[in-house]
Amino acid sequence: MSSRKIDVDIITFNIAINCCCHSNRVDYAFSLLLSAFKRGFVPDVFTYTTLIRGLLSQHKSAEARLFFTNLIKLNELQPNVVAYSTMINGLCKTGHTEMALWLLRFMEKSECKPNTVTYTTVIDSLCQHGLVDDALILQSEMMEKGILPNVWTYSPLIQVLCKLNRWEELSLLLEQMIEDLNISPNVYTFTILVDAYAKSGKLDDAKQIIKIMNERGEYPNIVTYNSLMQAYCSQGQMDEALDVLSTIKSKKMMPNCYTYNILLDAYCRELKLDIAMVLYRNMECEGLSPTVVTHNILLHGLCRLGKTLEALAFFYKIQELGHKPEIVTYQTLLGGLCKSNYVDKALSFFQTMECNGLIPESKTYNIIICGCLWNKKYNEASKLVHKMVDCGFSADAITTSLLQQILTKVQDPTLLAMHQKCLQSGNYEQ
DNA sequence: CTCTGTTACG
Repeated sequence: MSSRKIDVDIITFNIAINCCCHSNRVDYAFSLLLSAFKRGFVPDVFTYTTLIRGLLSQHKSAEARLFFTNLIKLNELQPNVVAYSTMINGLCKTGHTEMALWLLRFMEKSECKPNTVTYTTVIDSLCQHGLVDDALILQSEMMEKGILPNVWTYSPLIQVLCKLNRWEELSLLLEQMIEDLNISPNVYTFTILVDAYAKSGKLDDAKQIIKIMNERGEYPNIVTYNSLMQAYCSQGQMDEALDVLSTIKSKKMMPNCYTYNILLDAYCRELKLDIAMVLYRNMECEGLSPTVVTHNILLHGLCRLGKTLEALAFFYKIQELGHKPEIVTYQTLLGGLCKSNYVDKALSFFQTMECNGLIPESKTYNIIICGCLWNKKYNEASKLVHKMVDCGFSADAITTSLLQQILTKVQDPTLLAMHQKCLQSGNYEQ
C-alpha cells in the first residue's frame, strides 16, 4: 500500500497489528508499531490493547503487565473498558485471578467502570478455579450495580454448578436467566448442559436438551454432538453413539478429533481394542490426524488388556512417526508397567522423561511410588520421595497413605516429618 | 480497529 502511495493511517496499522497478533506473530506486530512511530503516527488505545492481547496470547503475561503499567505511567495509554478487560482476561488466563479481581475493584472506583464483559471474565475465572460462591456473589454484585449479565455471564456459572452437582441452585439460576432476565440460552449454554448431563449419567436429560435445541432453532454443533456421544458412551450404548456419528455426517458436519477420541476411549474401556484400532485408522481417511490424546487413549487401552509391552512398543512407534509424548502419556504407561509388575522397566522409563523435556508432576511420582510399593521396593520408593523433595515438592504433594506404607519398612526422619505434616494438614484421604 | 463462553486422555 505504501509503495503504491495509498494513504494509510493508524487504523490501517491497528488492523495489520491485530492480524499479526492473531497469527501468533507479536514480534511482527511490534515491528509494525515501530514503523508506525517512524511514520509519525500516534498509536492509540486500540493499538496498545491489541498488542497487550497479542503478548497475552503468546503467554508473555509478565511482559504484557509491564507494557500495560508502563504505558499508563508514561501517559501513553488512557485505558478504556476494553483495554482493562483485555488485561483482566490476561491476568485470569495466567492464573492471577487475585490480581484480576484487584484491577476490577480498581476500575469500580475509577472513572472507567467495568461492563458486562469485564465482570463475565472474572466470574469465569473464579468458576474455573472452583471459587463458585465468590463468582455467584460477584454476579449478584454486578446486578446491584445495574450491570446486566448476559448469556455469556451465565455459561461458566451453569457449568460449574453442574460439575458440583448443585442442581437446585442450577435450576434457580436458569430460572433467573430465562424467566427474570429474558435471556435465551444459546448453543454454548445448551452444550454445557448436554455435557454436564452426559458426565452425570443423565442421558435422558441430555437427549431432552438436544430435542429442545432442534425445536428452538439453536441447532447442535459438533461440540454438542460430541457431548451427546459421550453420554451414550458412558452408558455403554455404543450403537447409539455410532448413530450420533451418522447424524453428524448426515448433517454435513465434520467429525473432529474429539469425536473419534470419545469413541476410541469408549471402545478401549469395553476392552474392544480391535474396533478402536479400526476407528483409529479411519481417522486418517477422514483427514483427521490423531493427537497425543488419541495415542494416550490407545496406550491406556493396551495397558488395560495387560499388553503393556505392546504399549511400550507402540509408544516408540508413534514417537518415530513424529508424535511427541506428554506427561499423560508417561503417566499412562508408568501406571501400566507398574500394574503388570514391570517396575524396573517403569523406573528406567521414568528416567527418560527428562530427555523428552518433560518435568514429572506430583501425580507422576505418586504413580511410580505406588508401583514400587506394590512390588515391595521400599528403598526405591523412599529414594523417589527424596527426589520429589529435591525438586521442590512440598509434603502434601505425596499421598499420605503411600508415605505411611514406606515408613513401615524404611526408617527415615525426612519422611517421618513429611508424614506428620500431612496428618496435621488433614489431607489424609487425599 | 481493541475485550468474555462449549467437547476427548493419566
